[in-house]
Amino acid sequence: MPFTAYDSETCSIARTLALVGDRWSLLVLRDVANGVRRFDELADHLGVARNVLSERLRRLTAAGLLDRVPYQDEGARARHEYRLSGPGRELAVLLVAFLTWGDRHLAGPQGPPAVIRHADCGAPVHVTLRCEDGHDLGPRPRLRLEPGPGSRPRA
Amino acid sequence: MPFTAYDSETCSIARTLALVGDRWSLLVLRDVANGVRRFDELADHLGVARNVLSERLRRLTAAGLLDRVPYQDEGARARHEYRLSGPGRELAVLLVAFLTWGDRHLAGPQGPPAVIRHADCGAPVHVTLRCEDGHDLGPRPRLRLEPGPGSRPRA
DNA sequence: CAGTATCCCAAGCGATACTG
DNA sequence: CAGTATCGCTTGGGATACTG
Repeated sequence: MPFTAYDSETCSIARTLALVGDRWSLLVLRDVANGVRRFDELADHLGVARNVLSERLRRLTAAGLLDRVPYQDEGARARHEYRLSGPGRELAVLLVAFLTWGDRHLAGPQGPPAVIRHADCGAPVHVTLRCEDGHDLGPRPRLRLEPGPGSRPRA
Repeated sequence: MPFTAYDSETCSIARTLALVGDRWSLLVLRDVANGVRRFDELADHLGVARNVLSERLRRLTAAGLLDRVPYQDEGARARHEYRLSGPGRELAVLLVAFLTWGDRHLAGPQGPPAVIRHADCGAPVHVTLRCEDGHDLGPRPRLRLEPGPGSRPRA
């Protein structure tokens, strides 16, 4: 019998999904990670309604994924732009996982429209699973979910 | 200037998100990966409305993430259960990425309710980014998005 | 430029009842 | 047990107009 004694409140997958699992948040993060940092740029590039973008930026900032930092162009008023915080940058692996899977299974005949590279050396980047015993798990890993420290009985 | 000449139609992140980026799909896949394979089990464990579950199972099956396989308990009618297909299993890395991030940033004081282990050796599993030059990129990688083969100009 | 405010629509979801 | 059918609500989202 599988371990199912976790609920949708505490499961980390569910929680993360609740935070960034809507239609726009991850795309906002993708763009910010990619250097698109200002409100109008984001609105234009994503094609998202402005009120929605506004709400997302607020939520992601409140959740600590984005930092709202002031900047000043010469002669212009001070404004803000958005940057990934530390935790936000840690979501990169998630974005790469999405990208990789989509590249393999949903790309058009020409191949994917974008590739991701290591900024330091320029080589393409891959996401891999590896266990603490040093095994590489490959693309179709054999996994087991087990009770963790915060496990609690289900009603 | 960042590379922004990809659109929300072809971006693999956006496409994957369009497929599994709703409130339930990834949780369904999590449960199926974890051995919860039958309709009522899924409905009970997830707490999702039955019509919604029905629609999700159909979509995920149609998309080739789940296989609908017949089984037969002794003395009972033949029925179906759901299993991860090959492409579905490849989503594991995505689930682990969600889990890992949530464990680090959203878990309660007691720690996460579940941990994921290598089924073969029992060791905890981690997701890592690594480039083709062999560099380990760590949790906060420096990445660059660049045009890929299927890149096309934006309107 | 960087948002906020309003309005409206559509999709998504939950609850429930029903069927083979 | 494994779904389908129907209903009504709620939320998310798009369009647009407005403000500092």
